[in-house]
Amino acid sequence: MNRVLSLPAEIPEIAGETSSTLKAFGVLEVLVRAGRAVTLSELMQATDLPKPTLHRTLTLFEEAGFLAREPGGRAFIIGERLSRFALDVLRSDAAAAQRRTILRALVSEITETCNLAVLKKGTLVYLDRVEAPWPLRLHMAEGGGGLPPHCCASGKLLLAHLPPPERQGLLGLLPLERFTERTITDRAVLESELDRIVSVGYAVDNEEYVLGVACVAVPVRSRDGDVIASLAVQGATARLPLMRAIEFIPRLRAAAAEIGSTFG
Amino acid sequence: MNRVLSLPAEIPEIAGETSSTLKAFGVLEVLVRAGRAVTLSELMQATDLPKPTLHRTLTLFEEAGFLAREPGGRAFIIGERLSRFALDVLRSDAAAAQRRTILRALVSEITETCNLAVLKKGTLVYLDRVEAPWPLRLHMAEGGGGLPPHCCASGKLLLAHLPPPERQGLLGLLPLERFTERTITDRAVLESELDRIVSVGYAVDNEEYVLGVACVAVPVRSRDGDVIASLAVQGATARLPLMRAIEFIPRLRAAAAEIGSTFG
DNA sequence: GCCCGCCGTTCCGTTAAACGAAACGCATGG
DNA sequence: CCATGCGTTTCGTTTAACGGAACGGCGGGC
Repeated sequence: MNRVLSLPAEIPEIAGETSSTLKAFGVLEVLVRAGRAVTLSELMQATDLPKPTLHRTLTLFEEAGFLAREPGGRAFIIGERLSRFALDVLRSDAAAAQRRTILRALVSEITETCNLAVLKKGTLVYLDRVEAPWPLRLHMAEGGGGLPPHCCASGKLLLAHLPPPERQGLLGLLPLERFTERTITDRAVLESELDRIVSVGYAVDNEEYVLGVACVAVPVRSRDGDVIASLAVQGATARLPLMRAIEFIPRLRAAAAEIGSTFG
Repeated sequence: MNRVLSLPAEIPEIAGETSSTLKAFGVLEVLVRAGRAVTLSELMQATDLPKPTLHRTLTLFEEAGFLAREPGGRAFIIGERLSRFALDVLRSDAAAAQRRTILRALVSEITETCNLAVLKKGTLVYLDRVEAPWPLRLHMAEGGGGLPPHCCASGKLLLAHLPPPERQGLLGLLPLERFTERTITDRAVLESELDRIVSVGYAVDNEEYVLGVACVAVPVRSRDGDVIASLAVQGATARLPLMRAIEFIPRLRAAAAEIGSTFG
């Protein structure tokens, strides 16, 4: 009974977390992913948390009904309350489900990877992303931070549609780091590019972030017409030269309109 | 926009809780049960927690990926990480042991493969599955993604019992990909099929996904009558022609009732 | 335009909860 | 009988959570 519990890589370093709440949540994630009753010492190995801390956390959850003890044992299992909580979470996912479905339909039609992104704290983050069934995939560094907005189609699109004051503010602060020889690193050039984007209604990234990768992005608008997100198609230029990507724009716009209607 | 958020009675007095972690969980429970984007001030009413405490808690969860902001707004919605967590919980639940026992009993009685499934993000995913001891087994692509809901009995059953707005939303968006000559690919046909499913109380899949495989699914209901999952029997038509599968419905219903009572 | 009120956000001095090394209890088994 | 491994409890220290108060931005009313 000396089984080792592996800590999935996606769960970020629990012991390094300062907040007791997030630590506790991390413990639950590990426990839940084990798929079986888990003992305190197994969790010690998996989380690197000190024994008393774990014990306190676990018994707290036990008393609150989120966890329970394995009948006849000391190991912890999922409690009634956590089970119900999880069900409620999945139930209220409905809106996200709709969006994902729209994305999937779009991807299966044009067979290229598409994503839905928003600007968060000055960087671009994905809300959702559906990969096309091609072997050559690129993995944008997701996870914690986002992508620099000045060199991808979605980022430029969202920058372009910011209210003028924020747009100016961000423009003055963005590092405009260079990634390829096509990356726009000049503030004035970027600004006129943004103006152009607003007038034509879409944005392109012609290998400005990664060589050999092109993107086209169109705005997703809320019911009252505000641009709230960006819908983009991306692909290797070998398969998806920019000209071909641009032909997808009408289809992208249709999907963007559908997605827009799922918000608010 | 002066909606009031009701605090379900089962969530015990969040403000009186001493542990910050349990307070945080209580907030999540309220948020998740609202079933829509929720603002800070709504949560203030519902939880009686002071504004800064709530703000701290919510932004903490946001930074950790458990929550996200409604695009274009300030309200909070369920984040990617929480969604995944919920799925993991339901997969390895304590009551899961109980459910698995019920499933096993069912399978050993009718000697055909049975499964328990829910709808997540517009696709069908298995909570549990017990194989019958026959050599001819089919392995549905488990793992990451799920099954298309329009062509399997469980999927159609769960679609049929969605609240009308979500049902319409999904129906309009599902690709309705064809897998066999019996797959329903026409929206109107599918819709009337769903209506029929609601009225007769079960769904069938007559080789609509895989040739030679038939399924029958019945709803699993929570204590208050909501359809929360689907219990289905599946098998090769050589052994399990649809007519025989339909004869199992009373037995399936009995098991579904037992399983339903293991949820909250 | 101007003010007012609402809401989200930030500040900061206070307080109490979280922390974890160490010790304890209690099995098991060598 | 002691050695070992695990769960549990203790307690002095530390640090994160707390929340009243003030701030700032937005929108509605006048």
